[in-house]
Amino acid sequence: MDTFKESQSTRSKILETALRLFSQRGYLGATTKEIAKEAGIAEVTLFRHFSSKERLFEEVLNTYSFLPALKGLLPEIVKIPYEDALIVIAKKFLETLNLRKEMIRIMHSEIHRYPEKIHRIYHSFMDELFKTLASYFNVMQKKGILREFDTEFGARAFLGMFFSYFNAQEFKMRKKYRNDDTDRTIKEYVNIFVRGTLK
Amino acid sequence: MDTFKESQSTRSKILETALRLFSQRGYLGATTKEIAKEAGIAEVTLFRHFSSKERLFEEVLNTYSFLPALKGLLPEIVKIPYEDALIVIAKKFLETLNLRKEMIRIMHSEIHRYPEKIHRIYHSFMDELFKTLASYFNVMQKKGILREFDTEFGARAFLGMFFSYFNAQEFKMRKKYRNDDTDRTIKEYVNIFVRGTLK
DNA sequence: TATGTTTGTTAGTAATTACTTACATTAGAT
DNA sequence: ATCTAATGTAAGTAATTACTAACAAACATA
Repeated sequence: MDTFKESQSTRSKILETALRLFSQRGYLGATTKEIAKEAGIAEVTLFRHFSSKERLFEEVLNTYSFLPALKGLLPEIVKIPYEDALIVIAKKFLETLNLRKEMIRIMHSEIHRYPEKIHRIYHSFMDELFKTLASYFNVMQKKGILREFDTEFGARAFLGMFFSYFNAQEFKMRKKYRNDDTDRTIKEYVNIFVRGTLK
Repeated sequence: MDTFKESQSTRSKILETALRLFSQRGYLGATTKEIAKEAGIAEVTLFRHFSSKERLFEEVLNTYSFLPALKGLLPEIVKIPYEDALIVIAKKFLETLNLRKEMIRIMHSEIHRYPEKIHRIYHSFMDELFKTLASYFNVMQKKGILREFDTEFGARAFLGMFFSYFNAQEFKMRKKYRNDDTDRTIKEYVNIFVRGTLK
């Protein structure tokens, strides 16, 4: 059983390292030799766990595809004021994007290699978010707090603003997140959106 | 002189093809052999025009870096109603993104290879847009049409919504743009934003 | 102790790739 | 007609890469 555990940890060491290197150098730029070296194992061990580099890549995509991000938040946020709720949602969303930063980079840079698979991952992640947020808007509309508007488009608009902000940070940086800038951005974006959707 | 013209067209054929292939397969995935073949020239000719693949890549980035997109629009849009102006801006913005679609894909997928250069290109493009739009908002605030808000953040929020929409299309598709969906999106986003910023 | 599983080491192979050299061909300019 | 610059053809090189084969070491379990 310890044998199995050892094998599992070797496997996950490879997966973690591969995620990082695919994200940093792209699929072709990350060599199996380097992945193995960085993972602290022999190259041949990599091929014993994953029959090919392609398979390893697929497993990375499967392993680190997205978490549900907002669903669990719903029960709490219906109780707090609208503007505060949006701030919580924006923060949680940006946090999730940060947690899966490497995956997002891989998806951007390898969309041409695996269009259908990456599309599926993106879809399953974003659609859940859109629908969760839209259903929150629906609740708020029924309460008479929000005016009438297409909640699905509203959700896309709201999360879209922050997704762009996140991508811009990715472009601009390597200088790490300055939280004050993030907080300011959240405040301003939410403010506009709140006024845009209140009754 | 015809000789020179011929040479120019060879050079641009190479650049065009390289843009396309770098965008489709990434820097490492696009081989000089294939670029030459697709451009209808001999591989050695490519190396006579560009001393290395790296240099070719740099020239592609330089050649197709962004156009000024909104600046020319300003004089006209100050005359038309706010909501119509935003629709025009959104359309023009999406149109520009579409024109430079390949460049955007390259920037996404090769940000790790040329971080400073790509950052510069992104910056020079987006900053001009942000500032142009912000200055439009300033004008509208002085006219008393818009409420007080930080116009730079407003501009980022507005364009961010549509940049995300554009990226989502890129992820989702290969099925080409459905204009009705785009028009609908523009309408809904603009509507929220208008209410969010009016006095 | 004996055994089976996982890993490391070493060496190698076939394919690909960026890039070069040498020489021939084309065609416009003088 | 001749010269020159741009291009093509053919052949090749050195480096890298994904992946394999063979054998030995380590280690857990029975």
